[in-house]
Amino acid sequence: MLDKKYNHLLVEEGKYDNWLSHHYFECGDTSKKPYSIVIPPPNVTGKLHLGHAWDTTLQDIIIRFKRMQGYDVLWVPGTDHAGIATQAKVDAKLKNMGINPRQIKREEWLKYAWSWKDEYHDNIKKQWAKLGLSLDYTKERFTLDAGLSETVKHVFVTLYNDGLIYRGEKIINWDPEAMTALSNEEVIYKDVPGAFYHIKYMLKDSNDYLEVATTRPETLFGDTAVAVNPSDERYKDLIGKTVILPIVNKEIPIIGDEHADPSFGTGVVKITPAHDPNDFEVGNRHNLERIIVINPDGTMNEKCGKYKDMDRFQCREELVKDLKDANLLIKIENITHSVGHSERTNAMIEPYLSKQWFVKMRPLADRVLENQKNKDTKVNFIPPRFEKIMNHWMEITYDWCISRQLWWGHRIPAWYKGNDVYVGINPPEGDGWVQDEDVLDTWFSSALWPFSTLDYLDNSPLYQRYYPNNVLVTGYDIIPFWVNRMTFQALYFTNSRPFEKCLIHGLIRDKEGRKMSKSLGNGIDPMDMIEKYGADALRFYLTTAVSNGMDLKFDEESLKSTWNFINKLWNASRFVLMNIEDINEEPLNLKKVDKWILTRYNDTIKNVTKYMDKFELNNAGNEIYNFIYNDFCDNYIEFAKFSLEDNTTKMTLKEVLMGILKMLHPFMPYVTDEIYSKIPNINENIMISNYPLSDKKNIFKNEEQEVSDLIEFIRIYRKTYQENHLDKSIQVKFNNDRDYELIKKILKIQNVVNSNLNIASYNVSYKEYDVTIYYEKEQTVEDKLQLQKDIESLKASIKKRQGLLENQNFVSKAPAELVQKETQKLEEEKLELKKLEERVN
RNA sequence: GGGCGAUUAGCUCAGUUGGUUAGAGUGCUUGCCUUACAAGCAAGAUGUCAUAGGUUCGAGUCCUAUAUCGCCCACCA
Repeated sequence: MLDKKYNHLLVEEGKYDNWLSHHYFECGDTSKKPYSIVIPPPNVTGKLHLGHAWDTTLQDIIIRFKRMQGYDVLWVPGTDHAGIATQAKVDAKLKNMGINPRQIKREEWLKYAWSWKDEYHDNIKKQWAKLGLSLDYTKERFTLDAGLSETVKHVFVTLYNDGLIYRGEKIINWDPEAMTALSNEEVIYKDVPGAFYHIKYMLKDSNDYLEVATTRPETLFGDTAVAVNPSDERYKDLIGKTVILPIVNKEIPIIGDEHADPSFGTGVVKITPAHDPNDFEVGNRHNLERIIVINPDGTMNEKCGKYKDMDRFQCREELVKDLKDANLLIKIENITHSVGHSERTNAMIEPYLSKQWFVKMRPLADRVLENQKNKDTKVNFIPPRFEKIMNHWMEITYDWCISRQLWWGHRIPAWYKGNDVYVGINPPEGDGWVQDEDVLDTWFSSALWPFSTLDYLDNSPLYQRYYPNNVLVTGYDIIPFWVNRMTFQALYFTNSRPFEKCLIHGLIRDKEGRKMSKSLGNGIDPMDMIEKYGADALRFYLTTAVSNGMDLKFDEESLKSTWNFINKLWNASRFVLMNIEDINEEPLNLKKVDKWILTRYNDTIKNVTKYMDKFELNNAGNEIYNFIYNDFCDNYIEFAKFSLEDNTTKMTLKEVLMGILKMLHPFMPYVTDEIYSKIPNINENIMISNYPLSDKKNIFKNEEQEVSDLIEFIRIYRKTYQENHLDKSIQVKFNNDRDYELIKKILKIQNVVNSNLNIASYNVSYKEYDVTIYYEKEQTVEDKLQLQKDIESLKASIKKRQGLLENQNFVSKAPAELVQKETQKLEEEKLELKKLEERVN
């Protein structure tokens, strides 16, 4: 027997280990149809947050649903080495230990990193278990695993041989703190206060000057020209002349280039090809020298004279002071401009000329765009609007910088000897070859995740059976980083989309709608919520709170009320279990209330399944919720209390409860397992039971209507009873020979009379149910007001409906069925009005 | 500058191919310890569906503008 109160701690304890020990999570039954999902691998940098809990619960619900539907499901767990993020954490830890991370050998550093990985990976696994995720751990992967690393190498080498990976010297995003290159996606632009420094660039042999406005005066050491627009009347005659670079006192040319916008600033641009992507292009067009003036750590280099070794910001300050002293500074104009920051370290990005490896994106992106036009092979986003994000990215994308100056990651399979470059899976023969020190962008390996995890290289049975994945679940913020890249890599290497569907959810925010972040201190640990309310409550809340693709404002009160719902389920189950101990498996003799609940139940199965198929888990969850509360608890159980000795009642209670538990199981695996296991004569575990199917034989539309009317009648009766402050002394007359037995019991009617009484009365009727309540009390003023109000609203409704039906357009154009329904409603309302008006007199 | 989303009850959110009294949770009011559950039950009140036009017999839903909030992308010498 169940305890009186639901206790999530007791219910959830030990269940996960039990599931594991029975190998329920493992795939491989080839008699069934396969269904696969790979988990978005969390970073091994820390704890899982609420967003992970949401994302993984969605997947677990789909997986459990499909498993119960009879699929051979595979949900691949795994973690991501998260190059720059993890390296930053490991470095910080080493610094804490008094070790300078750059002073130790790479091999030694990697030992620390791997032990970090082990520790955090264990944490993550514990959290997955707490959440109840049915992951197949026999297939677990890590992005730096040997197998995955081989795939990474294969992909790199293949793309290189196909001319889609190249090494080149370009302006890249440089993070001076992590001291590595970054891709465009890893740069976050923020509006920050800054200034336009207006500087005099003196014309050679003249007292005249060009006014150059720049936000980054410290880069002037790298200036190799100033540019004006060739069509700019103010300056076009100066093209070809020279100016003196301030402070440096070097001559540089004035060039004409379209890049200079006459309407922006002063119309004169200093050109620093090594420190600005646009200037780099200008430099290429005019064959300008590229002078790097900043060190990788953000300090000024030897090209900067006395400013050498100063930090770039300090240099700016000093330089501006000196320009002012030299009377070369015209003015400082304060502005707000957007400046790139490193996603990980938040350091201001330095556009930096550097030799890096790139993926040539155009051909790969075009293939995605082409494929998305084919409805049979495209990636189907849910909701569909997110496809636009991918397509837009594919249209504007440019070459992807994939080399990172880090230690934690896949080493680039390239070797150098003098000017020779060798790219291959294995090191080249012969002496003197030195491997590239750099590693690949984390997302390079993540992009292969849907197939690298399935042993793609070996064309393994796993790969053949479970690829492509059926669905990928992730947040919309990850589409550019990950979904897009998985898609082009999959198309190129597997000749297939990586997954048929891509279910997109939003971000979790706090109650005020702000992003959860460490700096705001508004983060919530899912483990704390599980401790307080249970994983089941957390899972149900997260997956039913909002519709797909929308952000979720986390509200602990709502989570608490989900706990209440589970407690309700618990108690309803308790009631059923108390009454079915002596159940007999005999043929059924269905009463009309049994037929009613079975009809509602089968409709619910149909609707829930429909929503589950569409991944509208919020609608599915709410559908079950409403069925449990409104139909099962509030009505059927109340009806059943009067026929508990009837074996058919027991059978119906049992069947419906089992179905409820099964439908809820994907959402709340623990409590449904607990209750299901207490049902007599059940030996299977709920997670491998069959998902309920809607059965036409159990749909009784007439009885459903009849009992629905009865329920409505009961409500109206209670309303009359309560609003008129009636008490048990009332006498009730049933005005026709319908079956009032159940009504009598439910409404606890004690005194029944057979003929009219000559005292005050109310008439209560709905459809064919019609009773008169006699009472010995005067109507109060409030009672009369209420009656008058009801009459007025009914009159308004009748008037509106009459108008509608008199409208010839409506009658002729609307479906006949609808017109008939309206006509019928009008008749009912008129009848009701008559009754109410009788009460007034 | 380009795009996306949101705007519905005090709050948090649903709302299907347009169908006529717009739903849920929570909160609020009133009455109940009715032996599954007071963490509960019963009944109730609360909406110009952001604004303005349009299409339609009929619009929360479709179209066109506008406003406010949020996000993404691009540019920013």
